[in-house]
Amino acid sequence: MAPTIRDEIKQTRPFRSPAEEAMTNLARTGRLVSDAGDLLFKEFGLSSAQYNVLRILRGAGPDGLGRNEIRDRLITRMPDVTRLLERMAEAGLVRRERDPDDRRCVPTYITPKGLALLDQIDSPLTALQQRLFGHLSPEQLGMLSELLTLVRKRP
Amino acid sequence: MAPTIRDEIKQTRPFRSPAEEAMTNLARTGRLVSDAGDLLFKEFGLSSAQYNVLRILRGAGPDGLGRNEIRDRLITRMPDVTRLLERMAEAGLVRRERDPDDRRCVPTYITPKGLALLDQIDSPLTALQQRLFGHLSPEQLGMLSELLTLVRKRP
DNA sequence: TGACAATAAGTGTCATAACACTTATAATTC
DNA sequence: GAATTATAAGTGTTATGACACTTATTGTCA
Repeated sequence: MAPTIRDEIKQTRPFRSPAEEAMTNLARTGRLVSDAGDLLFKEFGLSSAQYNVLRILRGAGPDGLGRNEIRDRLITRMPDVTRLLERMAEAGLVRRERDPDDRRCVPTYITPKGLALLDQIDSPLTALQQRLFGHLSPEQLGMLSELLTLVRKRP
Repeated sequence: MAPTIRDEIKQTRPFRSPAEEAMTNLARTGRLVSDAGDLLFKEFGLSSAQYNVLRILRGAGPDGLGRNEIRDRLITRMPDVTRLLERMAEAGLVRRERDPDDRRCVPTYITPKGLALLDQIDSPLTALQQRLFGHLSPEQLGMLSELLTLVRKRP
């Protein structure tokens, strides 16, 4: 095995490829930012998954959305949306009712309380975004968003 | 409340600031990439936190590292490192022993088995990085890494 | 039309992450 | 040198996420 030479290379050149460096940076920065978000959402009694559900449902409008649709739109893969929605329904943030026409479906709707909570989060979230990204210029932020979008648009 | 006009603006202009756009993109892309990593590590019986611990310990060399040191170097904030290390010790990937000179300390070392596992993961991880980032040029990846690093270097 | 496939949602179970709290040991200071 | 503070690690409990499996309802087609 004797990996001494390889290890020396690793120490002076910590990344073996631009892709490795990008992946590591993305993991680190992504966690930093999402941890900050988690802390903020927690002040309002939400997990970040719950916050995203609220945003998704607000965007969906009065028709609501089914469980699988919500799951697919969530940022993170999340197998247990049913109970997530149940907890949110208990908290009064969403409402679920079985569709009488297609009794398989149980669309979920955001409630006025859920909308109000989103409104309440709005301003501190903007402040957090300024705190996290305010030292970058709009051009830099635009470039960052472009590159991140490009990463997701893999052929 | 009547947020109709504001909502219309939101629909046509989904992001209210470059910072909001960057944060959302970072969250989405970060999750995409770390989910892919999670799936890979799971094939080897590891969580991504465990993989990072192994990397940290390999980098630390023969002196090992204490629990708090490991916790601070981890990508994600992680309050429960003790039991994480316990599980890894049970799996034979690390070894812990209380320092006789300072009996508060229980430095943790990577074992040959842990090193071998890291080696085994190496090649599929490189392949994954190519799959995730191969469609970007080295210049684009370099720029992405720079910007992500800059985000973390907030004053 | 009756069997079978497809779709939507839900459940049981387990391991783990989160959080607050506690113990053990060493260093400091009066 | 006794009391106090600091440091390192560990523990108890709870809620949640992960995974595989199941149920309920509708659509399809032989």
